[in-house]
Amino acid sequence: MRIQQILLQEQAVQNLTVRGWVRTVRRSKEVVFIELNDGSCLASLQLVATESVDAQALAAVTTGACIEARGDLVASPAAGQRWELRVTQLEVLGEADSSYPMQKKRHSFEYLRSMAHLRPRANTFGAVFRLRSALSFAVHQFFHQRGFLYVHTPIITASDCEGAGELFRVTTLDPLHPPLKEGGVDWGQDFFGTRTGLTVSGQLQGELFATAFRDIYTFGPTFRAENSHTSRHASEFWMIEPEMAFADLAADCRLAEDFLRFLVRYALEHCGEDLQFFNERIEPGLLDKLTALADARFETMSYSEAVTRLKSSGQAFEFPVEWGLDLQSEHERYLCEQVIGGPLFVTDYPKQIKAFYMRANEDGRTVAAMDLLVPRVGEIIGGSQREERLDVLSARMDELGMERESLQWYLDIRRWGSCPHAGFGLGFERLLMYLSGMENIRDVIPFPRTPGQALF
RNA sequence: UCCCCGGUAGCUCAGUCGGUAGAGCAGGUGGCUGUUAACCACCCUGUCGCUGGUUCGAGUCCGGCCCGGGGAGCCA
Repeated sequence: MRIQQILLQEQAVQNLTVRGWVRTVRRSKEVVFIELNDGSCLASLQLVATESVDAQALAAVTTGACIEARGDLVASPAAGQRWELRVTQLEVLGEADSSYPMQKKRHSFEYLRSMAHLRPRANTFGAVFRLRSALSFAVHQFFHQRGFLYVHTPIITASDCEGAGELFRVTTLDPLHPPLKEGGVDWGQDFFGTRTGLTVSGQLQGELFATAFRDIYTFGPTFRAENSHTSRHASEFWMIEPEMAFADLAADCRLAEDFLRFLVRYALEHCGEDLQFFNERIEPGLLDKLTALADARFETMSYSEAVTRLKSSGQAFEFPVEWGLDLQSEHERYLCEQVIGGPLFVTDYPKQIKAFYMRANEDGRTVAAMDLLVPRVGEIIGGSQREERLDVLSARMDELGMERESLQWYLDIRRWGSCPHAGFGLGFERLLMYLSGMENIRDVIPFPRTPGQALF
């Protein structure tokens, strides 16, 4: 039986078998206490062993060891736990000597990061990865309930003009002697007959499916070869990208808001023990923050209004605030942390600082874009209404000097049966950071990939 | 890529004015009738990131390099 189930028992149970990993052992003269965890929940089960248990096996029970124990579950006579297992039979399945690097004490996240193969056995990471698993399920549940089609967009892509960062190259050419043509590499001889890389977004393909199934979403790995050294960027991360036909920017914002609220409520309902842990050890006040978020309505502010508010704030910023310039991190933080004190949609940005596919507004100088900013994490969602008018989109691509050839399929959607549509991208790890209070993206993804780091 | 901070025992860290390295935890041994960050006593632990320089003498000062973290940019 898993420990989570055992701890929920209403009455004593005879002859139970448990298996798991030893967190800590306390030995006194005649009694040995073992804290056993099997990852099913944060709490450990206390095993009590007396002289009747095989002394040799008992001696091999150390922090980190894997054991199987059989015994009776009885009410614990001491404070601290409701149940404990009186051990009658004990077998050590996998010993752990004193070189086991995780001790029964607090370790720095930095240290634990260097042993990503063992850190899932630590309390914090147990909680993080249970939350990650639960929230993955919740993502699918949310969209499934609303009739969204789940689409697997390609990992390998030939379109490198999505404007969303550097691509990792995918090639089978000999790096020392690539075929050359006109002074450069002849990508025509590569595996796919063209230059390819790992996807930086499934959005463009998502749009194609939205024009057949109305509402769709993707949820998969995304890759950016940016040389970013921050606590919020990883080279490989998971992104959720819904796309809705017949939706405008307002509908897009509503979906984002409903989605985030659903996920927060799901976490509060299903991950209570782990959130309680985060609240106590990681971010004091986390539960109040999430509870408030589950009920609050999100604020919306246009970019133009944001600029006005920033300029009249009297706040000294390092970077200038001027209409037409992109908002800096310090500005975004000020807006959602100081001005609003919660999640904030900023909408309708100047077209020159946003991607080519965003829908031009009537004013001729802004596009129907939105960013959702949250305290501490910053931008957690970025989305827009897409330009569905073939002539407008083509003109915009020409204006930016983009080649239409490689994106012909993207334009075809506008040529035949075009429709208004909108969508957004949500960084799954950033969501987890916000829900757990964890401050480094490397600590909410099982085996983080960052510049110079691809271990495990 | 740029800016800032750091690297000392297995871990977390202290190390003053340059004088040859230390505390807690972990580990080991013993003790303790039920512990739960167990407790008490004793014991063990070092390429002070690497490299060159200054100096009678460098963990400490200077140069270079490596690694890690934070921030900026880019963005999710």
